[in-house]
Amino acid sequence: MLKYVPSITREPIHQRLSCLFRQRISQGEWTEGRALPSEAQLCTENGVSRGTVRQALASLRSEGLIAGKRGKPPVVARPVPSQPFATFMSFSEWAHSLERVPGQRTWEIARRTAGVELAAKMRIEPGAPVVQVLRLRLLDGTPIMVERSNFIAEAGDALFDFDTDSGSIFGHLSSLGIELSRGKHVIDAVGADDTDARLLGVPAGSSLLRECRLTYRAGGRILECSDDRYLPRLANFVIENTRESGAALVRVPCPDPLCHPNENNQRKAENND
Amino acid sequence: MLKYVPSITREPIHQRLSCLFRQRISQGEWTEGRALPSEAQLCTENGVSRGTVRQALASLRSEGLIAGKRGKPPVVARPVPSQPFATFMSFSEWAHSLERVPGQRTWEIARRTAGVELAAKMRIEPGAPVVQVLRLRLLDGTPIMVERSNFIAEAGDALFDFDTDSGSIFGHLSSLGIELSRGKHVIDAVGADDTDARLLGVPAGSSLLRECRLTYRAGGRILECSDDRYLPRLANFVIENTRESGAALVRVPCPDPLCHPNENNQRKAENND
DNA sequence: GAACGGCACTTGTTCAGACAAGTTCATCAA
DNA sequence: TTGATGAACTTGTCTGAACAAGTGCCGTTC
Repeated sequence: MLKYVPSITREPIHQRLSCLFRQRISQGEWTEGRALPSEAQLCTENGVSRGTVRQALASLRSEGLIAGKRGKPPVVARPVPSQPFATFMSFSEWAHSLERVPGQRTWEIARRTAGVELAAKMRIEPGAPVVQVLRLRLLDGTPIMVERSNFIAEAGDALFDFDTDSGSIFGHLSSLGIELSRGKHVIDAVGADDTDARLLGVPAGSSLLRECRLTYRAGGRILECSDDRYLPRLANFVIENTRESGAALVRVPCPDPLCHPNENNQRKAENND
Repeated sequence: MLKYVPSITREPIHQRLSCLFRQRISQGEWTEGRALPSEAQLCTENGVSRGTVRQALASLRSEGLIAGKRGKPPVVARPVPSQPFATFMSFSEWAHSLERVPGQRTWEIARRTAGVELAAKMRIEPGAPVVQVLRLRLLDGTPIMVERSNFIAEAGDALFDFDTDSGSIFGHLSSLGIELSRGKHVIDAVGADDTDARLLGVPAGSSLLRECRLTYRAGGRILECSDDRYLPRLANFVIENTRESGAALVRVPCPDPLCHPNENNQRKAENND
């Protein structure tokens, strides 16, 4: 009867079970490539019916944690590379997760007004105030990326009280109660302009890997629009997909996918929560 | 009894059902935001038990196609950008899914021997035979990408009997019983070399968006290693992530992530199929 | 007209059983 | 030694039933 899982919670059994199984995998009790106990065994072990065990296993299966065929007990799958939210959104968090040292040199921080193009991307009025930050980012002291961020005024104002050379802007905003909820990233290539070239120490026109990012706060409003340009020899993006699990990365033809063609639909869907 | 789905196939009922439901959504019969018919209705309509209908719906739910709470019929969800396996792996499939016309001009197809670097990537012996294909890819007649593929001999040999200008290589291989199971994609930027420049009609040194791909067949052996270079104005890659669901895309520092650092573990896991 | 309660309906959870289909392994025969 | 056979095991599929829990609506009551 679910010996190891407290029954105080009102969570359904299959959820507690899948949580328990996930733990066993992450803690190495069930190791990669090894077969799981049979369904019958899990039933008696936890005092539940087979349907419930199967429901829990289905959850793990849909996450790609286990795999198997009929007739054989399922095995713990090769972990699919995936990056937690904070690590993917923040350069500093990313570096820390790699046990490497992030660095930054702020080149410019300025109040500006949004041009037509930027305003459309950020869904604000053209001419609305924004705060632009231009920073060079380093990994273990080596220049690796030029970051051009545009913050809405509310968040940007807080940056003038903050030493942008000292660390993560998102970390600072979080400490002020401004939380991120989701991001949209468009990856393409671009030639280095004069600024990129000077900061990164490469010839103008060199190929750079660009990530254009829209960062949303909780509630759906856009917090920041960024243009990050990486030296391609020093960083890139990796995705894996399988026949079972489609890619969460999408290859799209242009025009610019950061624009918002179906704004009405999105509004409607977001209000439906 | 599944009136609309041919019962000739040996697919299980719940799979045919979920396929049917997916169709109804993609064809607009069940539109975004609208409620689905109740489970009971779907049961009588298709002559199956509720468990089977729920199994089919669970499949859609895990794909994010529908969402709902207890007590209310599930509704068709806002489509999350995600790409099915075939669409992400194959240029031709991708173009078709966009209702655009794929095209290709084969520039070269040749038997070669694998150099040390390529052999390491493809996990074959240096000097082993491979078949190299150089193709220009077009979307609606416009050049958009240069594709350099290296196939293992077993698959590559089949390409000499195939008009590589006529369409999808993966489609051809599939018809020969060679099935893909997963892919690994590394995205970075690179300057156009003389060949890229000539085929794409841009100056040498222009920035191109590069996708290096490893394609695995069922069983875990590597089928193909490819270097695709896109014109960045015409195509790019998009990913969305939220606090709840981490990104399946990973930003990594170099060196080359296509190499196989933990080969022993992977070998073991793959042989277990 | 507004608030309330109850009914019908919905999905979520859990169980028990049956059969199909694939895997493993011991046994037996050639 | 080798190969075939079959039993025992596994997971996959499907059914039917029951109850819990949430939603929406209608009629009653204040």
